[in-house]
Amino acid sequence: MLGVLQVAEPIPHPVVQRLTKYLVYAQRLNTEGVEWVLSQEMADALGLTSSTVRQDLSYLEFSGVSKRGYETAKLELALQKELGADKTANVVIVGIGNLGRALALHGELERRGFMICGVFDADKRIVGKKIGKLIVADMEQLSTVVREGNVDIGMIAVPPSAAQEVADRLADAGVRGILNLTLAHVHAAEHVSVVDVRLVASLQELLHAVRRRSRR
Amino acid sequence: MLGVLQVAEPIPHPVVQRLTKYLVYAQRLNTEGVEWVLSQEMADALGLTSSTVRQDLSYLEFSGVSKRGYETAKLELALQKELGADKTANVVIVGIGNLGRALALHGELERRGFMICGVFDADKRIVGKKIGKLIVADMEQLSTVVREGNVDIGMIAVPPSAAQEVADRLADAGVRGILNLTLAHVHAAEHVSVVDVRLVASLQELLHAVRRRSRR
DNA sequence: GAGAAACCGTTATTTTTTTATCGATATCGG
DNA sequence: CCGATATCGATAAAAAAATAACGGTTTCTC
Repeated sequence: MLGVLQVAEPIPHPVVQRLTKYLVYAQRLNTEGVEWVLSQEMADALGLTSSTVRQDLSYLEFSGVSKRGYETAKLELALQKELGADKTANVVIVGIGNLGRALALHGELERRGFMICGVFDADKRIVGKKIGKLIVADMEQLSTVVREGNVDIGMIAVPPSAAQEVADRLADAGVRGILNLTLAHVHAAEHVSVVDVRLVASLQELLHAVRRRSRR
Repeated sequence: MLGVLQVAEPIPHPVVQRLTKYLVYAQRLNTEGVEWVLSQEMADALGLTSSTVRQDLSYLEFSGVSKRGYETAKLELALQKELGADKTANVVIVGIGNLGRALALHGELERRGFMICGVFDADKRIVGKKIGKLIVADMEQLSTVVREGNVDIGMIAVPPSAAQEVADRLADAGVRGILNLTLAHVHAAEHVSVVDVRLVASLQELLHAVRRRSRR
């Protein structure tokens, strides 16, 4: 008997990026008490075409209805499920400088289901300090915390020169995803996903756009 | 006499994003004293193909040399010029919560040519406080500072619900670019560029990748 | 109810982006 | 100084993404 394994097709990366936008928007509509939304409305609100919206949402296990649009409550649920945002994810932060500290204290993370279960720094002078409810731990404790705390994701907020080393330690410790906040490029084994938060790079992009315009 | 105005073709967005990576890499090579680099080496270092690298760099007013590659010093210069990073850009930060404060104190910005000339908050209790060398100013002063300080870019680090209003005020004040650090979508007039720093969204993306993998 | 209109899901088309190919050219060894 | 070879730049091909088009279904109005 030949088992035909139905492998769900992976969602293209640009689509995933937009799904996060739809989620934010759907949540907003829900809190505002809006029950239905049209693909065209979402497109207008997010600067897209309705065609793109419909095609993106067709990846979800969920359907809109003709003439009424999408039910916001169910849309939110379907998006959360697809993005894995229906269960909280455990994360750690490495590097408690200005940026790391801000992330640890940034309420938006917990509000969106990211539970910070550890903050680490290599600098002994910082270890032991309190950041919100957490105490900055020594790098030695990283792998223990990751393992015992079932940590999925590590965030890197150290100076760029130390980024790769921290990435390696996070991967060794067993995280499955790395969020890189430095502007250094970081590589990891195939089974560890890396996403860059292009903080400075985005500013540079923006500057390029601005300068380009004034050139013409 | 028919003047043929040679309009420089705009560089595709994905290419611009990579140019920022090349710049960081070229700068690193330069500080390390490496004088030449091959397209293949850059590709390996940044997770790209050599073909992509060569095609991207062909947008610059600068050429590599067969058999030797690209001269790192000149490459850095050409990239800086193209990205507008050869002159410092003036920026302001609106919203001095954890994130805004971290940005104001994040040395990487000044190091990369972004001069922070003003920090603002709507909360009167925060106005007047010192952040590094700057003092948090009232929102009323925004347009004066933007105008007189020749500010190109405004960064939004307020709660999502206030993001659009701040964007409007920044645009009114005369900035040419907006860096949005909230997870709300923000729109602006055509002549104002908006770039999102997908902080929370990147985490969600990462979570999606991680959860997806464990599903199989 | 029947007809008109609106809107979704899907398929087709177009556009954009990435990757591969190949001739030209510069370098290096002999 | 000449041939072999490596690497670039440009062009061509392939892949991916965005947009448009269209059929079908649901809703709404009369």
